[in-house]
Amino acid sequence: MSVNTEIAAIFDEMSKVLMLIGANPFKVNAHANVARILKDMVADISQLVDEPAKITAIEGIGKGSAKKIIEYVQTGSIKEHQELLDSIPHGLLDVLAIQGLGPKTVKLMWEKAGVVDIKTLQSKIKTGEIEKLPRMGAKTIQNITESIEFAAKASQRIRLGDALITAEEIVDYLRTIKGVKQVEYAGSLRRGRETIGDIDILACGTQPNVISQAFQKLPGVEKVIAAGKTKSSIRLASGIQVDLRVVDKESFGAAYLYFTGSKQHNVLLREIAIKKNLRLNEYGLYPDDGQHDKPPQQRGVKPVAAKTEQDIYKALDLPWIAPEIREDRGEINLRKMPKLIELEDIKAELHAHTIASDGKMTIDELALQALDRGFHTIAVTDHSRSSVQANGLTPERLRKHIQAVHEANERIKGITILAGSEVDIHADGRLDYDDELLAELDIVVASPHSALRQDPQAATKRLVSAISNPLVHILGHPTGRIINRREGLSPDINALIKAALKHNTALEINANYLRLDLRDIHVKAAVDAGALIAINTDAHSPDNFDLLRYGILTARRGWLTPKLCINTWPQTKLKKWLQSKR
DNA sequence: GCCGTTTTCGGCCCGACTGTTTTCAGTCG
Repeated sequence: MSVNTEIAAIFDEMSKVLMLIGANPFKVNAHANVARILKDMVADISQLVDEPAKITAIEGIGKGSAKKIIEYVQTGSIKEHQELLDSIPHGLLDVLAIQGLGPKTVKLMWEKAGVVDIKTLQSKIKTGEIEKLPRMGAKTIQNITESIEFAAKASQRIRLGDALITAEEIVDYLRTIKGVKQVEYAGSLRRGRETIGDIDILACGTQPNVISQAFQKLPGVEKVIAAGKTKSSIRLASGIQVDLRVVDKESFGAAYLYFTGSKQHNVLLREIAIKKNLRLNEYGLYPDDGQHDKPPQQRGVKPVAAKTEQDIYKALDLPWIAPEIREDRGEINLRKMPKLIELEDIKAELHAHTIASDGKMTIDELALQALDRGFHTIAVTDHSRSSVQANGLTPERLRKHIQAVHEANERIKGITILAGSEVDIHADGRLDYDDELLAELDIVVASPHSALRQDPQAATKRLVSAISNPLVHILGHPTGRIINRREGLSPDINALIKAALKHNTALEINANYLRLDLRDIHVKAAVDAGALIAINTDAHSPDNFDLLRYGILTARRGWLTPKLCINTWPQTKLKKWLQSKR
């Protein structure tokens, strides 16, 4: 875990405790905000402790937080954090995490019923002590019990690839309902985050009730959590929560904007609206008439803009901002929207496997699949000898494989087939084949597959060494993480970027939704520095080519434009770059 | 706790739903 992540966890925890003890909500929010900023930061905050002014220069981090950050870097802990933790039973934070339970209720349960963790909560429900508390009816207690059970079996966020498929099925289904005019998914899914908490669906049509009812009766619904006129929530048997909002056609854009988020981006938009004497909510952008007792849409006020997102951004003097970058990472200051990379820009797949190692396709099948996708180049990059579990190739087998690839390249027209390798980077930075053999390859993707628990310093040295090897073209899935399963390496990303720039090496975004590595903030740091990026599917089977969309979403979240992405280059440009390392 | 071309004090985004009340507090996004 990086220092940034460690400190972020502490600020998150302080925020939760402050919430529980009833501190000023804005103070609570300020702590949560610092945590978010640290999680989004690629640079190592501990490098800045000698210059506190540089820490407070970060928007959202003031003197108080800077002092605590410095304290942590110098001593390994924060006194106030410890004091806060000591002020409540530690298990209360788990109780707070239960859906439906907020700080007020948890505090009450603690003070009046002696609840200190989930276990005592369960026992006090049984003994009837909870129902004696105010506002604790049978229904509420039932909901709490169910939430505890649910939390026990599904505590992780859902991976992008799993959520997107589900969302598309639901959207397709709802579009068949009579009277439905428009259905879209929104939320963090539309923004393309690597994991999502729940799926947000937005719909409009002539009969809102019919849409809501169809939604509540979707195949696979396990529980209807809420069922109002315009808003309903369900939980699917798969554990995914899905929220539906039914809105009016005239305010679809405002709702789409609002439910796409991020929350932080929305707050910024509303602040801009206020400065322009306007008010923004999910119904539209309204003139501020000074009457705040009732929302404008309920008083018949005519909105300035509401129908489309474009209208609203325009009225706020902003370019339309792509959903993927609505994260409060500087997008609000854009005067012009950069032309972010799109799926159609990709013309080459530079990391794919065949039956020679652990893939399911022959060289020919792989080439035809790439041809079918409209690519001009496909790289055959099977595993190297140390990846025994993946049937990695010995030098002898690789030499024969190179020959076979070259023959296929002669035989199959309309596409360039590159003889390559996904060569293991050993723990000490050495590569799995010697330079002589690597030089025989058209393309070398160097990736870490083992020793993925080594410390950040060693990992940085290891990966920089691979990037700096003049025969290496691409650093494959740099951290080796598997989302929700394996953290992988935590190298100093800025050091990798620096080395990549110096040696003209590309950093890979592995498009497999289990990996998405580089991750979005790393891509943005690389793009800001001007480093080359590769987006590869790491295909093992034909349908793996479809994973590309997840890589594109991640790339867009990193503000990547086609220029820096080697997979978008014309054949001649790509060839020239590949040969520059030979 | 953070912030500042109406600022160093006094603000800090906005609305829906539930379950409990009998007009609303708490939670969520």
